[in-house]
Amino acid sequence: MKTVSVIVDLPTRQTNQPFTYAIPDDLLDFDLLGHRVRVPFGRRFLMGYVVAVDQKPAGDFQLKTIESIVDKQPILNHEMLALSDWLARYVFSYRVQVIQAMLPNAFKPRYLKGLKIVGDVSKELRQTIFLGNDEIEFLAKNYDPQQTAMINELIRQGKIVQTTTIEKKNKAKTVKVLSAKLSAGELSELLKSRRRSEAQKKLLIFLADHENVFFQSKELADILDISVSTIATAEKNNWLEKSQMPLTRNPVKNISVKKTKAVKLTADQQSVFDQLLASITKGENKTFLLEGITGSGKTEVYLQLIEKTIAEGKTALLLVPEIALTPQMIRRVKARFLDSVALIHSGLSDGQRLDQWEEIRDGKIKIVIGTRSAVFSPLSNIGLIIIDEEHETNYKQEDNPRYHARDVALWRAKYHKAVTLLGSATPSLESRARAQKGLFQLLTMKHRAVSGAVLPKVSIVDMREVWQRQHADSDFSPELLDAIKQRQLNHEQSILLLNRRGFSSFVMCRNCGYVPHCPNCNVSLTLHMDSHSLNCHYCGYEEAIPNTCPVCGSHQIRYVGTGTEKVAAKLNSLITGIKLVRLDQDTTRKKGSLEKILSDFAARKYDVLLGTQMVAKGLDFPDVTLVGAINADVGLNLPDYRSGEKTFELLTQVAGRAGRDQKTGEVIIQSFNPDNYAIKLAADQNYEAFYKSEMLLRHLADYPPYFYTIQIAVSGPDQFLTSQAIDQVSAFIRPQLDPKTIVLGPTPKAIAKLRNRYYFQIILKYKADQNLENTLTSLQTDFAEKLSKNIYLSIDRDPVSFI
DNA sequence: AGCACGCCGACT
DNA sequence: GTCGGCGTGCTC
Repeated sequence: MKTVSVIVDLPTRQTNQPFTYAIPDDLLDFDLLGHRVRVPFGRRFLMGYVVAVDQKPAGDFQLKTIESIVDKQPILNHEMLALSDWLARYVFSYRVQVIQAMLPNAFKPRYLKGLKIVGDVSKELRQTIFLGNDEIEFLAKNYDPQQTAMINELIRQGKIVQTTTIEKKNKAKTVKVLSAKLSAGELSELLKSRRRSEAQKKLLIFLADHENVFFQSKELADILDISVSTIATAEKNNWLEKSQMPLTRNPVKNISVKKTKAVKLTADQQSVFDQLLASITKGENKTFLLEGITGSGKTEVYLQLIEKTIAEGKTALLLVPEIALTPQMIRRVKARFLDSVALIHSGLSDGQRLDQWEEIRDGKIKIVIGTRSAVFSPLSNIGLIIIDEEHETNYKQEDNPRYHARDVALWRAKYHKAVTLLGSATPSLESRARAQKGLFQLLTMKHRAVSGAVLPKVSIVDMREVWQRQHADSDFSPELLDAIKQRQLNHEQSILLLNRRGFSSFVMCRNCGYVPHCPNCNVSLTLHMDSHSLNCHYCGYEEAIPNTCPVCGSHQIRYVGTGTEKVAAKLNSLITGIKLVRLDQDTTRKKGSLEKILSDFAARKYDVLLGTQMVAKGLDFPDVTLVGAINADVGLNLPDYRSGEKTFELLTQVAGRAGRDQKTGEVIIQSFNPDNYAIKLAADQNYEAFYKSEMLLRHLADYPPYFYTIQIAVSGPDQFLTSQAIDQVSAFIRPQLDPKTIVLGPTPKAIAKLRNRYYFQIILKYKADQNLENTLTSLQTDFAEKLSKNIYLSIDRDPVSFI
């Protein structure tokens, strides 16, 4: 007997397995694999995904039958089914969660509860509860207890029933279109009438020339320069036929660009390009790591490779860390490939995303550019996957399913026998080490692409000295200040980086040292000058700024730390007439404001662009000749083994913004740790030397890439019970794991309390542990089953940070 | 997630 | 004696 395995839309531990269903007679000859189906589950109906069609008989339970199929086409193909199966196990996530992460949001069903009259009910009830209808949507909270009791009684009597509807959101958007309804002969007949207005004549002549062409009325009115009411009249007169046409919502269509062509590559670029192209042409499944200094022209190599991949009849996927940080990249891709490229990112509306997804699936679009989730684009016959700025931690999803886009990309490349290209000026240590071992092929570009452009001169200013000299906690050294003034005089531009990682502004009592903390999350509250309040970064808790210290009563309560606002004000007071613009979360919150700031800066309306991490990445302005890192090293002291790598990356990237054209750039790094290896090597722009030093440290401390890491976290509302649970986790896994696997903890997490829940963690470090997967899978199933209800367990493979 | 089953406290 | 509180377990 033919049956199907269905994953139901219920992300829980107990339902994370396929359920077997019988196939209704009318679907016996239909290939159900990959379809969404509506299935009876318990005493209700759920959406499910058919993940297998099998011939094997069911176990010792009564089979239920699929109720109906949801879409005309399957939404998961063979690749996606296999990928979701592997990925769910790899990242210790539920299969449905992975499936939902792979699909556009619009496919996520909504369940609507309703009430329906099936027996005799009073007229009064029909009016009050059912508002004159036979069926209504039912939300329990909208009814008072009396009404609820009455409804329950009627359900018991069988006079009304509860219903559930699974709402499909993936409706194609349609527009009303018009086309000529009359034959050429009829049209010319109408034209002869003397009573025709000029507008009508225009319309009729146009229609005569455009048979079987569909127009929206607004569009048609614009073309002919007539009023829409003329068209409405024509419609009424039956000259025009109206119909509905599916509308494709395309977010890239609105980016207007001039088409560009491939430019001549430099020797560096050409050699890299040739090797990659040979591999693509041969259809090899190979991974390359492209280590190219800032400004070496990686993007042009990407574009030309994509072009060749398409010419080979294959498709290409380009991943970028964050759309907001890569507007210039998007424009360049769009300018080269125009409408044949799809843009996928989280800022799209559900409808836009769905439309793009369908166009990609249907093979209408062969190039996809997008952020992390775009790695699941339903492209077939992939020839090339590029991950730009591959070291960026944005590629790792921080909540379930906790996947890394790089892992998914490598899996897909293997499936399609495709080439993967990881590009960066500062590769992640993991990738660089794999290249060392020969798992990836290392390619390098050591020169800037613009002829005559060279890497900027970098100097480090020792801020300890500056503070001693000035007896003040100044944000600006005289060196940096002079350099900015110089640029202002020369009509050149500057970019200033204010590192805010782990360094928010907070309030402190200068008398007793008291710092206001969030009552829910145990972290210091961040000062917001615009709203004159203290806010918790994690849970959103807000309180007023105190005038006096609640502990000692002193009036000496002041803010410490540095925000872009404060630095901007300072700079304005230090340099008269300086035109400065801020780029941070506050100033870019409004849609389109980022683009506005960047285009204004490009148009030379400002001398200085001052911002957070945002200014460090991807920006390319030819007139920027100075980059200043105001507080280069605040990130160095974070309790994170990657802090050196993060600092090096940030400084190298921001330094790369200077002198990208003919004019030589200068970089000034202000630091309290001028002898730190990460600062010094960033100043030298020497990635390879940094790689060697950092690898040594990682080796000494058994960190990645020498070891893989896994974070197991347990959280709960009761501190004692939660700490007990993490101890049980430890006792459960230790005896099962390989003796060479290192188990750290249990410890409270760095943020031990968040939203009134307590967090504890265990870190695993391992090289090759045969028992790891099985142990953690049984931890997640058998062990987690015994945990009390409000204690949650999460497993994060290769976490981005342990905080 | 729902929904039923089932075992203990406050009532007509 | 019963109604209903929500802990526990199951859903092909």
